Amino acid sequence: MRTERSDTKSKILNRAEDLFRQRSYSGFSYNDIAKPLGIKNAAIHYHFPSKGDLGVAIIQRYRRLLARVTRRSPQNGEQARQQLEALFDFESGLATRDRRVCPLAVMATDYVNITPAMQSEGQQLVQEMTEWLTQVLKIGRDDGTFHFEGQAADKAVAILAAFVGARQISRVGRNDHFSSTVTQIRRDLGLPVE
Amino acid sequence: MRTERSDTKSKILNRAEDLFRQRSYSGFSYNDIAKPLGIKNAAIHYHFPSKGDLGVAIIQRYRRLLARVTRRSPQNGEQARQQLEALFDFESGLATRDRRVCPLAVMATDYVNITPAMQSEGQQLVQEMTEWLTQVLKIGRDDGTFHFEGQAADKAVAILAAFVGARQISRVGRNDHFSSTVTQIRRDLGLPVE
DNA sequence: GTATTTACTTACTTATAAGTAAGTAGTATG
DNA sequence: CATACTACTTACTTATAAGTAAGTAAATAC
Repeated sequence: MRTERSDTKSKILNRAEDLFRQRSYSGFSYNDIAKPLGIKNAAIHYHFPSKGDLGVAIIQRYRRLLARVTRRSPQNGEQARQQLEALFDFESGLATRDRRVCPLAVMATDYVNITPAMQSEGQQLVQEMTEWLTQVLKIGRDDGTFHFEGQAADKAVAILAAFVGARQISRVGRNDHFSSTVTQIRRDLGLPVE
Repeated sequence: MRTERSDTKSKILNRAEDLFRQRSYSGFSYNDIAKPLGIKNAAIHYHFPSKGDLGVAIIQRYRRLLARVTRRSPQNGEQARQQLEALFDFESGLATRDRRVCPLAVMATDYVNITPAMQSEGQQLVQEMTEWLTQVLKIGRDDGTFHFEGQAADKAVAILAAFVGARQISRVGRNDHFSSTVTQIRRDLGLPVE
C-alpha cells in the first residue's frame, strides 16, 4: 500500500459518483477521475476492471445509502410521517447541495449505454423505493396523517417521479423549481408547509 | 442536390433527436447518425457545423412542437380542461411509443456537457411550459374545473416534474409506472380517471 | 455557356476513450 | 529471510470521437 490505509478505492468511487451525477454515465471518463486524484488511469482499472463495474458500484452504494430510510417499514401513522420527512430531507439535501441529479435519472437517460448489471441495479432501486413509500403512504393515510385519493401505489410512484423530475427541471430552468415541487407535494398530502 | 428534394438535413435531425432521447447527448456520435442514413460524417458537419448546433436544432424543434399546445392561453374553464388534456395526450404519446425520455431530462443530466446555447434553449423551454401551465391551472381552478391547494405556479412545476420523472422511472423500473403517475396527477386535480 | 452555389464525399487530423500487459515498490506471511 | 500478494505505474493498443481541408458533381444564376 502506498497510503497508510488505502482509501484510493473509495476516493475513486466518491469522485466517480460525483461525475456520474454531474455529467451522466457516458459523459465522464477514467481520466476525469484519475487526474484530480493524482493517480493513473490503470489504477482505476485495478479496482474496477470495467466502467460497468464502476457504474454498478455507484448504484449499489446509493442503494445502501437509501436503505437506511427504506429498510424499515412504519408501524403507525407517526412513524410513517417521520419516515416520509426523512425522505424529504434526503432528497432536498441532495438537490440543493450542488444541483446534482438523482442517479436514477442518469440511468434513465443513459439507459441504453449502461450495462445490463447496472440496469438491474436500477430496477431494484426503483422497486425498493416504490414498495417502501407505498407502505408509508398506506399506514399514514389509514391513520389520518396523510390525505390523498386513489391507490397508495400510484401516489408513491407519482411522488418519486415528482422528486426525480424536480431536480431535472430545477437544473435546466430556475433553481427554486425544486422547492416549489416539494411545497406542492406537501400540500397535496395535506401536510403543513412552513 | 443529390436527392430530388434534399431532405437530408431533416433526416439528420430526425435521427439525431431519436438518438438524443434514446442515448443522451454525450451518448451518441456523428457516426450513429451517418451510418444508418448512408451518408458520411462530414455531411452532418455541412448542415450542422458542430454538435452543439445540432443540439440546439433538436431543442428548438421540440419547442416549436410544444408551442402548438403552449402558445394559446385559455379563456375559460372548459378551454383550460381541453388544453390540459392535450398536454396529457402529448406526454402519454411520447412516453409509451418508444420509451424515449423527454429532451428536457437529457439536457438536465447532461447539463455540463451541453453548450451554453443549448442550456439557454432548455431554460426557455421550461419557462414556456411552466408559465402556460400556471395560467391553465389558474383559470381552471377559478372555474371549478380543477381542484388543488396552494399556488398555481407551484402546482404547475410539480405536475411537469412528475411527467418528466415518470418517464425516467418507467424506463428504469416498470413500464406501467408512467400511467400510474398520470392517473395520480388526474386524481390529485379532481379529474375523472377512466 | 461560363460562373457560382449547393450538397455533398474523400481523406485526413487531433484528441480522447476504455482497456491491458508487464513491471515495481512496499507489505504481510511463513 | 524468501516468497507472495497488494496496490499501484509505465507504456502501450485499439477504437472512436468531433472536426476540417480539399475536391467534385449537379443545379442555378447570369
